[in-house]
Amino acid sequence: MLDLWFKENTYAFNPESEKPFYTVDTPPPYLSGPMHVGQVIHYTQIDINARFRRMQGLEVNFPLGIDRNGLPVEVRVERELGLKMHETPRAHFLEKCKETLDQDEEIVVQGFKRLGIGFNTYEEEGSYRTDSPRYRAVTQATFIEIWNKGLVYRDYRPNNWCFDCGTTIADAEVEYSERPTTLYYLYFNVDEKDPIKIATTRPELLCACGAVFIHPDDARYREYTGKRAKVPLFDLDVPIIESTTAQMEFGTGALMVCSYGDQADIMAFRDFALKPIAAISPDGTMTDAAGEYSGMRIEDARKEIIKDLKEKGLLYKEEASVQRVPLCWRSKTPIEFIAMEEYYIKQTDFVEDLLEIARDGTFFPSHHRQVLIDWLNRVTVDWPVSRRRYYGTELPIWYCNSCNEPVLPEPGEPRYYQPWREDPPFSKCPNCKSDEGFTGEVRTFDTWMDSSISGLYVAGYGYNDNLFKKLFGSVMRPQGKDIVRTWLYYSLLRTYQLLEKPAFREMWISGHVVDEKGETMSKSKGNSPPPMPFVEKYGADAMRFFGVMEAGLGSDIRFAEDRLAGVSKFITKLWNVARFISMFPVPERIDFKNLTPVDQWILAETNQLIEKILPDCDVLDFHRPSMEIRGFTWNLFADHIIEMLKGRCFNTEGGFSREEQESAWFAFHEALNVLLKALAPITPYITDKIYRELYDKKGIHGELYPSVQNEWKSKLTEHTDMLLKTNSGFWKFKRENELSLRQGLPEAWISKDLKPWARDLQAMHGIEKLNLGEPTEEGLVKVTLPESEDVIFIRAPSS
RNA sequence: GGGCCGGUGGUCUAGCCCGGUUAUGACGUCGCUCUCACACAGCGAAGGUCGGGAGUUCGAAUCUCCCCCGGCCCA
Repeated sequence: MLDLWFKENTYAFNPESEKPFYTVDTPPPYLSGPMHVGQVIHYTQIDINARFRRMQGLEVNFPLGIDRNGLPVEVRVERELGLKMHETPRAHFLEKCKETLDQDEEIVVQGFKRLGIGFNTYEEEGSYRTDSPRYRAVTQATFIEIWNKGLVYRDYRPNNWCFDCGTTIADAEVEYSERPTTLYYLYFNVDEKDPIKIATTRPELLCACGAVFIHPDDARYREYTGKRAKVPLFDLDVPIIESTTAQMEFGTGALMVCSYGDQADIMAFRDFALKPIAAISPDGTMTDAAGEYSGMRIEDARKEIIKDLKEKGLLYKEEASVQRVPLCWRSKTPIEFIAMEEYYIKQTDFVEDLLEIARDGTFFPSHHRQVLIDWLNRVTVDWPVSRRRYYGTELPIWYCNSCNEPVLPEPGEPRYYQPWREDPPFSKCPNCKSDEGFTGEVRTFDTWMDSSISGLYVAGYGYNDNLFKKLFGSVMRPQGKDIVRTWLYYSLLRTYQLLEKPAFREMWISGHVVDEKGETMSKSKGNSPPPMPFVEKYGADAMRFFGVMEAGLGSDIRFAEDRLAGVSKFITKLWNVARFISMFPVPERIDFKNLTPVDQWILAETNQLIEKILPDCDVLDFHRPSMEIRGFTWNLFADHIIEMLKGRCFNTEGGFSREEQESAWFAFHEALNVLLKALAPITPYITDKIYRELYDKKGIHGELYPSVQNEWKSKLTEHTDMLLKTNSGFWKFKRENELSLRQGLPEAWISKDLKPWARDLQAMHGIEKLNLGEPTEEGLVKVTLPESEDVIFIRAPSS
């Protein structure tokens, strides 16, 4: 099937099309081994969106993209090949990264194909990789653009530093986790007073202590205000300052403020203009400021310091406590604040404008808008974008050997620069006019610098201006809610900085896939089974249907195999329904008004189904639509309609006219046609297979989605409920009287409302004499219909 | 501590925004049944008073307030 689709170029994007454009900015999956269940479902959902929009008549641009930049591959190469990145020749290390990525990519792309993801193409041309020279060139070009707009600067300030990755990371990349710790109670000596008691979880930072804070309302320490305290072991003399940031209830109510201890400490140093002392160096050891402890690893220094404090009687109490530890979101190791010189992109200046975009933008579901607004309201510092890593896009910067000023290439046609191994495209320093050569920058960008322009890139930004003019403004962003503060936020920021416009026409934010118990799936918890075996067992269509049926858009999906199995039963059911209908020829087109009333009713019911599901489809939430279609197909169409029309379709006893028979055939095929198209985005395989065999060998995926047919109306739909109940009544009667369902009945009385169905019902239940209303004679059994007070009357066969 | 989302039969889900007779559907369970597409089926049955409490109302799962629980994000 899939081969056929791509042989026929079913999903090819035509930039010359007259149709309105619709560009899907799919999350380029980051390669880190095979996909997990969450990714599988995520991508099938996005594919459903793309397919639906395509069937709405839009020219859909849905390119395959793969994200290959960043830390994880470096970490893996280091671990798997036993290489140390900073000790390995750069070119060699990059080569190894590429090899690893190529292997992973093959697996992921195979997975996409198996799932039926209808990208434009799976060929190189028309797809992209974030580490390709062209992609990186565009990243660099956008950086040069905003550099020239004055939005980039260098600064030396404390940042989140990950020892494991050996680089600075942004706030958005920091996670927090609770962990038990010990709260140490120390004495700080104070002249002419009793020592002040301080509680701290970070005694190793004593050497960086800059002040002691007490709360202004705290009566215990009132007399200490303005005095100075002696830091134990290090003999530093620090001021005692009143600050409302001190929590009176925590510890002793007095705390020490250390350089770069945490966010609050950094603010405190800035607010009170204290002189920072760096206690920890970028390699994870203590600096010279730590005196005799310098050179020790943080953990060792802490132990030593505690030991020494105890010996000197300066530590008088230890208490178990819980601490929130900031972790690097990639390596999951604790981070520290370390001052380094890095490049920053201004972002605080843009918060107001982005809030406006957030408020005015279209979100599916709309309440997820709040996630973005919350994040925007909390952006307080600029974005550090330089990383001391290898596998990423290089900062396109050289430094003049004479004046040491940074120099960037001229903007223009994007070109991929590798300053660490290339000469610059200029020879004279624009600042000092010297020509003593240049030294290339060695750092790379934060990977969000790359991924935040994916929406621009897929629209042609930087390399195809004509295309970009057509496509920009049509871009739809589908993504998970977990990366709103990173991918979505940075994308909006960067696009706004470059173009002063909103990046996206629609933002579609989905929930997580969690396990049966509602916990996030992860390999480490052992609750994340590989998904492809499920796909093999139940089929890609079942997996896709499951992904939309299990929960409404934006809610978490609980993955459970038995539910998936249930979905696969529906696929089988659909198959069997089609198989049955395929027994009858597709008649010539019959006008709606020439169909029998019952057949008009069938199409009217089908029409109502479409009317019901379209509003949800249009906001790309297929939860209810999938349930409705399933319910209709199974509980109405298969159970009642097919059963009822069997008699007329086969017409073995010749009780119906040729016209009536063909009317039934036509209604069946017409309804099935609608159902198949309604399901096509969700279950592309089975619907296309059936459609090709029965209706059109060109396939279903180029067709338009069913729309409401105004002429498909019938007032008989008012009586649908009565009809179903009447059928139940007959079935119940036969069952209770141990009659076979094929057993005929001599006589029955049903509601007058069902007059139009009379002859089909007669055939369906084998009734010789069917009357309407109340019986006039004795001897009939009264059958009460389920969940109602309505009754039907049946005369039992004499047998 | 703040924000968001959620708490409906054994499990999961609809309904709640725009309050009104017996609360939707699925999975599971239990009976019965080969009825010319389907036993990956059909028919039928049992099972919930909607997290707890108070209030508004003739009437609340649906509105208001408080509380409890879970998840995610953030301080």
